[in-house]
Amino acid sequence: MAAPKRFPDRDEIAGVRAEAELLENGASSETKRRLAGRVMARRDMGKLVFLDLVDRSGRIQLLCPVERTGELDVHLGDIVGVTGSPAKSRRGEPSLQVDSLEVLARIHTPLPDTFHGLTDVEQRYRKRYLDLLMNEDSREVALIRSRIVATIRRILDDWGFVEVETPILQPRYGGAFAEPFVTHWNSLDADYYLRIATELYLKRLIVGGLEKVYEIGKDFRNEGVTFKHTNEFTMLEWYEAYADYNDTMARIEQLVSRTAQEVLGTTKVSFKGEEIDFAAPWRRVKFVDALAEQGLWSRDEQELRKLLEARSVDVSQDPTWSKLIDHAHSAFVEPSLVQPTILYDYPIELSPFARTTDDDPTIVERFEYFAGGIELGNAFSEINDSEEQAERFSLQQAEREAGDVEAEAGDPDYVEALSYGMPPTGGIGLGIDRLAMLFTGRETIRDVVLFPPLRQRD
RNA sequence: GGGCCGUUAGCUCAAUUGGCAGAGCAGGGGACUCUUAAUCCCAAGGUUGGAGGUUCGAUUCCUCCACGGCCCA
Repeated sequence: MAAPKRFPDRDEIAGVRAEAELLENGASSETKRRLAGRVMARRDMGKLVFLDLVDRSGRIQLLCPVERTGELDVHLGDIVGVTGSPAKSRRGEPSLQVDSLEVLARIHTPLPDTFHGLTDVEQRYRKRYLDLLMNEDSREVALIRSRIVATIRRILDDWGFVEVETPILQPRYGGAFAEPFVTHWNSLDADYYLRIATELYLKRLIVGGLEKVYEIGKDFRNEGVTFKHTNEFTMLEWYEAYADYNDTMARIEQLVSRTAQEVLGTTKVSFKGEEIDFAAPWRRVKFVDALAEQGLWSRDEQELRKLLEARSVDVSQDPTWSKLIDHAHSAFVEPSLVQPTILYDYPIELSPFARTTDDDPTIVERFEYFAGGIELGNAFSEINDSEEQAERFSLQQAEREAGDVEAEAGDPDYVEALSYGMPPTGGIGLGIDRLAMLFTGRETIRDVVLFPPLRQRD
């Protein structure tokens, strides 16, 4: 006989377990409950069979007297639906006293070791379904990540932002320093790029009068995988008309601390053995001061190169001053920023979309923010003058010609959009995967991505 | 891309100096009405990641390859 195609009127295990907790040892209640889930343990006593049933909400023991349920043709890993009454075993284990049990789906390949679980890192990533099944921690990480995204959406919606979707396949890429994945659109016979950022399309929407927009979606960067990088990752970007980077700093502090409070019930998290408190306000340090503290601030390329070499940094891959200062920052400043920290006011060369500060034309109104030694995101007072933007693109072109393949490629269509006038605007990006790492205490980004990139096995 | 480490049964792990490849769990068969890593009995389970080399003999030593991890770029 074919297995049932549905199991309606299902209760959650966690709720039934709570009901059973209230009973005396050996007692059972009159109410009928229906549970469904996977059988994760079987202890067979002959005329009485104990099963452990697991659903997304939790685990409960099933008491199955064979005289009532009939012979149990149930294997470890089968998916079953049961009807019965909340009960407590003589030893006090919250249980469901089962009246009837039906197998909803059979397991055909045995589960991994139910005691040791699945610990092999490669297997956990390749067969994430087994990891989720066997390791409660992995399930928890997936659920926290989902709640993070849902909470961020709710807060931004409350603030009056509009969620939008912009192209992933783009004829031209931009909005970040990165190399793109290239693909081909057959019917146009044209190469297209997978986006490296949503920035330039979102700001076109600010030109168009949408005022406050955000997008949560995947960006793609054609680079190696590290503990904090993966080739496709989830980014939040928002743009707010009539705001500058100070307004944006205040908002991001609120967004992250409120999200932590709502998802985790606290603003404090534990990461790499450190307690990190996301409660606002965060420490704020000028970018230049942070480098100067490390003795690594110089405007002279050769001098900076020597300073780095003196610390045995390999600078052979850094053809420009911009790459050197970025290297100095990521090697010596970033890892030291454990508590949430805003670095602000960046050199103009690193920031092709940020407006200059009022008192120094070589410094721009940009900030990045960090926690746990990891950059979480990047923000500017956005350039809204088309001519200024065009100049910045040519500055980036010079960086390209000096050998920096990741320098911004320029986008005349975007410059044209700005020429119609864009309100002053504050914009920001937030790496969702990295935030999920910090909130879950996972030290590698692959642990918060359900299906991380892996080479194919033959 | 470079360096180091790893890969043994479905899973978690052993295997002495190079000398018959093993255990627990899972899976198969059986016993048992309060177990919860249940217990007990029986049978089964392997191209030791792949290919080559050294050797009388290789899981073990060497080379190359694949995949993964950590660090560096």
